[in-house]
Amino acid sequence: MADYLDTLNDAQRVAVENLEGPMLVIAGAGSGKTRVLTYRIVHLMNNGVDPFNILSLTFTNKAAKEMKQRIALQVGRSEAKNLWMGTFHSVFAKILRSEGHRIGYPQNYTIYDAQDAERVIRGIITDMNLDKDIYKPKQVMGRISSFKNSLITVRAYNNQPDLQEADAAAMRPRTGEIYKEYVDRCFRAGAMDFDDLLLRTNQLLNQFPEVLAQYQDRFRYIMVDEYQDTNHSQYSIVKALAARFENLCVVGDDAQSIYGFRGANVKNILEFKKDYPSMKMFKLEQNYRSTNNIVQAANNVIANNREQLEKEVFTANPDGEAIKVVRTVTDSEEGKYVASTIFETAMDQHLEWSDFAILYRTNMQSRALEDALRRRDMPYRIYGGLSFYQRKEIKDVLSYFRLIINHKDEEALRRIINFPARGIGKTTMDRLTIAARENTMSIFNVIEQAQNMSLGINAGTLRKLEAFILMIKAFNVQIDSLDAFQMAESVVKTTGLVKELQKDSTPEGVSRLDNVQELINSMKKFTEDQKELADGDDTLNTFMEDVALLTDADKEDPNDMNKVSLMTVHTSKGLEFSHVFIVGMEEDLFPSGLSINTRSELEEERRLFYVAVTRAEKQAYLSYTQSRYRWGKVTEAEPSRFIEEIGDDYLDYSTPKSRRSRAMGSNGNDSLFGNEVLRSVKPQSGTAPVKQNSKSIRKLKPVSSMSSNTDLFSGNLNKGNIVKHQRFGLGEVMMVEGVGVNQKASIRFENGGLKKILLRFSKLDVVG
DNA sequence: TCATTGGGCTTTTTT
DNA sequence: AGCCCAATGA
Repeated sequence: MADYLDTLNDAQRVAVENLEGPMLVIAGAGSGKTRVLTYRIVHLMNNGVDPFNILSLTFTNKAAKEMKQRIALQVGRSEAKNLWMGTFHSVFAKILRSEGHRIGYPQNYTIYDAQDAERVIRGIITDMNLDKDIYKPKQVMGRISSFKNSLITVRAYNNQPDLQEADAAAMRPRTGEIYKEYVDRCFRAGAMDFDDLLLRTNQLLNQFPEVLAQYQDRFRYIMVDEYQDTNHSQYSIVKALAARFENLCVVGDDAQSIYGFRGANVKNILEFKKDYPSMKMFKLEQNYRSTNNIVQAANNVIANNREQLEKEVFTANPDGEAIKVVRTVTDSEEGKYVASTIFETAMDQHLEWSDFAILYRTNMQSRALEDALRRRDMPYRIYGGLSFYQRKEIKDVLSYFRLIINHKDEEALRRIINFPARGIGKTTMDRLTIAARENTMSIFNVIEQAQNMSLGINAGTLRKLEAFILMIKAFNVQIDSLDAFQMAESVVKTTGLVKELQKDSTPEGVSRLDNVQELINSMKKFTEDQKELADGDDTLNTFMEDVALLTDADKEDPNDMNKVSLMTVHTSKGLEFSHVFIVGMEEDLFPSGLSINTRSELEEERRLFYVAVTRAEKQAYLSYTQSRYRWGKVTEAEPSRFIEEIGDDYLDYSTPKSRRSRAMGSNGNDSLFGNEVLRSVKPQSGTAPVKQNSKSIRKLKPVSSMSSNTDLFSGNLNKGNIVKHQRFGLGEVMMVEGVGVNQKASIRFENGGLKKILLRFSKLDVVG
C-alpha cells in the first residue's frame, strides 16, 4: 500500500511520517525535497486527512502544478484536485476575491503588476511636483514595497520617526506622503499590487476573527516550501493560519536564501524554533543530484558564509569531472565558447539540448549567448526576462479586459483610452484626471458624468469619450453570456486593435500580431478546458483572475521541449540540468557590484552562487571574460572571487587551446565560429582591427521599396534569393525542391533560423 | 492631436 | 547599445 515509503531514505522517511505538530525540514540542495513534500501530502491523505484541509504553499505556480500531478499519480486526480496548492500570491488572491469585500475591495479587483505600480507612483511624483531624479520612481516603489512586506502601513510609518528620518536622510522626506497617496489611488482603482495580496490578507485575518477562524479550521495542515525565501508578511499569514492546530511543516534551505532584496527574511527559518519550541527538525543532507566534485565545491563556497544552520551535505555519487574554468577575451567570445562546447558535448555524449543550461547573474547577459546559439542554429529557450504577459501588445489587450471587468482600473484606462488612437489626447486626460481627483471619482465615472460637469472639453471630444465608455459598457454586458475566448475575439475586433497591429508590417509588428494571436489561442484553450470540467467557469473574469500572477515559466509550450535553457540564477532555483554553464564569473557582475558593500549582501551573492553550482548534475562550467560590453562601453573585468573560493581541488583551469587569429579575408564561415577560445592573447593594437563577430548574422540586404514586388511564384525562386516573409521577416533561400504546388524552399531567416516552407501557402516577396 | 526626434538613463535578482 | 520620455514641429 504505502510502497512510496520504500523509495525514501531514512531521513526522508521520518520527515514524511511525521504528520502532526510544527516541523522544520532543512533540505540541502538536491536532497529530494520535492519528493518529501509530495509524499508527505500523500501520506497525510492516506492517513485520513481530507485534502480540503491541506494547504501547500509553493514558490512558483509551476512547482505547485507539478507537485499536484505527482500527488495525483498516487491518490487519483479527483482527490488531488481538492488540495489547496499554489503560491502565496495566487492562493490569497483567491481568498481575497471572496472575502475582500470586508475590507472594501470589489470581488473583481484588479491586480497591478510592477509596471502598473510604477506608473502610479510616477504619476504621484509628477503631481506632487517632485524631482524625478531625487524621487526615482523605481526606488520609491521599492521602498514602499519593503514597507508593505514588513507590514508597515501608512499609519505605522507615520508613527515611526526612525523610518521617516531614514527617508529624510536619503533626501526623500516626502516618501510618506507618496506612500499614502499610492495606497489611496490603488484602493480607489479597486486594485491591489503584489504586496497588497499579502498585506491585505493579513489585514483581513486580523480584523475579522471569524474569517481567520474559518480558514484556520479549513487549513488544518499547512506546508510551506522555500521557507527561507518568505518575507515577514508571508510569515505572519502562516503564523496566523497555523495558530490553532499548529500542524505546520516548513521546508527550506538557509543556504539557498536568495531573495533578501525583495524582503525575504532568512530569520524566518533560522528562528523557527523560537516560534514553535516544540518543533521537530529534520535534516536532509544526502545529495542525489550531483557528482561528489560538485557537492564538495559547493560546500567549500558556502563555508565562507557566517550565518547558517549547521549541516553537512554529502553524496554517494561518483566524483565526476572537475569544474571547468574558462577565460575568454570578450563577452561574445564567451558566448561562442559556451555554444561550441554545448554543441560538441551534445554530439560526443549523445545528449539532448535540454540537458544544458546557461545561467547568468543579470538578464542583459543573455544577448551575447543568444547570438552565439542562434549563429549555430542551436535551439534555446529563455526563461524570465520580459515575460510574455508584460509585452506591450499583450498588456494592451489585457488592459481592455481589465477595464471591462473593473471600470475603476485607472492604469488600464490610461493605457488604452487612446489606443488605437481615438483623438483623446493629453489635454483631455489632464482635465479628466483633475476632475477625478477633485471629486474622488474614477476617471471612468467622470466621463460618464462629463455632460453635467463643465470640464471645458469640447463637444467633439466629449462624443469620442462617450463612445469609448459605451463600448466598454457594451462589452461588460456580454461578459456573462460569452466565454472568455468569444469576448476576446469581440474585443480585439471591435476596438480596432487587430487592424492597428496589422498596419505595421515590419517583422516586429508581425511578431506583435502573432503574440496577440497566441494570447487568444491560449484563451480558446482555457475555455475548452473549463467547459470540460464539471465545475468549470469559462468567463473572462475567471481567465483574468490568474493572468496577473502567471509567469513565462508557467506556460508549457510543447515546442520548448528540447532546447538549451537560458535563465538567471534566481530563476534556476529548484531546477536541475546535467550540464550547467555559469557565465560572467567576474567581480562586479557576480558578485554584483551593488552587493559587495555589506557582509549580508555579499553572503546573499554567495548563496546565489551556491544555488547556481548545485543545479548541475554531471558537469559545471564557469566562464569569465577579460572585457565586457557594459553600458555601451567596453569595460575591463577580473575573475570573480567565488572561483577561488571553490578551491583548486575541484577546478580544472585548462583553458582551451588558443585559436589562430583568422585573417580578415577568410570571411568567417558559420561552422568555424568559436570552436576554440583565445588564450590570454589580446588583439594587438598594431595589427588591423579584427572584426568581432558580435553583430548578429550578416545583415541581409535591406528591402528597397522599389524592388519589393509581390510575386506569385511560378517557379522563379532560386537558391540565393533574398526574400521577405510576412511572418518571419527577411531570409535567404538555401534550397528549392519539388515542383508545382508542392514546391518547397528551405529558407534561413534572419531571426527564426532555418525553415522549410511550402511556397503555395506562403506570402513571400523577393527582394534580392 | 499626433508623429518624430533627440536626450538621458539604465543594468540586479522577481511573485 | 537600447529604451523611455519629453520636447518639438505638422
